[in-house]
Amino acid sequence: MRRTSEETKSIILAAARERFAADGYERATIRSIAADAKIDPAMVMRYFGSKEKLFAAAAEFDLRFDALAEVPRERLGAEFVRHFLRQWEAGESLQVLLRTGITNDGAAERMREIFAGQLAPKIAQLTGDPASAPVRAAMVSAQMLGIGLARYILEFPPVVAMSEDDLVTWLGPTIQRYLTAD
Amino acid sequence: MRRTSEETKSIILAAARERFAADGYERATIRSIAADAKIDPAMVMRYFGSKEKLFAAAAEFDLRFDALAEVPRERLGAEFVRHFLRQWEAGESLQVLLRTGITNDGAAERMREIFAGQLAPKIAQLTGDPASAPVRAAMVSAQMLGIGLARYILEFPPVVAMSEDDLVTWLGPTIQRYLTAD
DNA sequence: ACTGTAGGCCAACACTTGTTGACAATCAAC
DNA sequence: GTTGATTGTCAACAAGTGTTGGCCTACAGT
Repeated sequence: MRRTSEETKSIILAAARERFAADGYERATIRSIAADAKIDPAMVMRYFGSKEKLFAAAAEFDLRFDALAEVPRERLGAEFVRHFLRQWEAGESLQVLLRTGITNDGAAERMREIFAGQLAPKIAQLTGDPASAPVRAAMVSAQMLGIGLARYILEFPPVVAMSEDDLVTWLGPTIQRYLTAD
Repeated sequence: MRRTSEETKSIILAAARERFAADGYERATIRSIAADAKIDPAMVMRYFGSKEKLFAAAAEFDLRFDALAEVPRERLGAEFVRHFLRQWEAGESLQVLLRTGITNDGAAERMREIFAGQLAPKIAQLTGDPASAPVRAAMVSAQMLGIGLARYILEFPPVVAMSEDDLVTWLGPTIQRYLTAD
């Protein structure tokens, strides 16, 4: 027994996240994940049961809006943009979701849950308007996912070249309007 | 000789576009495409050489900006939004690109070509500012791809529920700013 | 020292994938 | 009617997939 089972489990999870983020669901094979983790493919099955379940474990995600507390109304847009950009950079989780959500129905469902279940309530709270929150959340999601797509997946050169401040300048007013326009 | 080769070729192409749009590159198998077209898989190979080449043929795309001619400057945003939405609805081509561009490098490259090669020049022409056109094109692309993603791929309920007019109301000012802000 | 248990590896399975070659069917030209 | 080319079919291939079971190997408790 070299390691405890929890240790190897998290090693596998880390490798899985990287592969799913880089290759998408189908091209991220259990064998390649196991190779990255320097572990036998059979161990992946033992600990996670199936590829589908491994993916489910790797795609756990929290937008962490708790970190976004007190913001004056007129700076909401800029702060949201900055928060999302940090989320994109922080870990592979959002990239996992975007890469896989497009071919894997489970991931798409997860995505809907996250943006409807985490973003919409936060917007409702910040704006004090629960009725319009789902629509606003959807618009914000569309814009921020579009930027993530262009910057991290498709790698459009102009978007890749922008600094965080550039992006805030471009996107801030857009998000501000989606959040607060009547 | 039941059909001419050009006929079967276009039957295969149509089936391929549908499958690629619905399933993405990896899950759209040659066998499933052939089955849809009611044709032997070997014919697909004979006419297109390989799956990669079949995909290249299926992913030909033209944003058709020729249809967008004379627009007063202040209505540019709304007209662009409408044009893009029509492109999304018209055929599967944009959905093919988005579904596949995320796992297939060739498709991602194609996507960059299209938006840098077709959208940016049109913007340069309409705004008379070639220097900033690539950045504006990238921002417009990000927003419109994000909406396509949310509406047609991930199917966020609020975005699916919106009418074309609703979308123009939300997106028009955004695109207008990306096109004309200094 | 012996045993039970839990981590790890190997080999194989059943299946699907893209791709290929040989063979049959159909039509046009002479 | 025979030839030649073009369209279609069939079976098989080599490689790669998720998944399974059996067999080692190392430790903990007695």
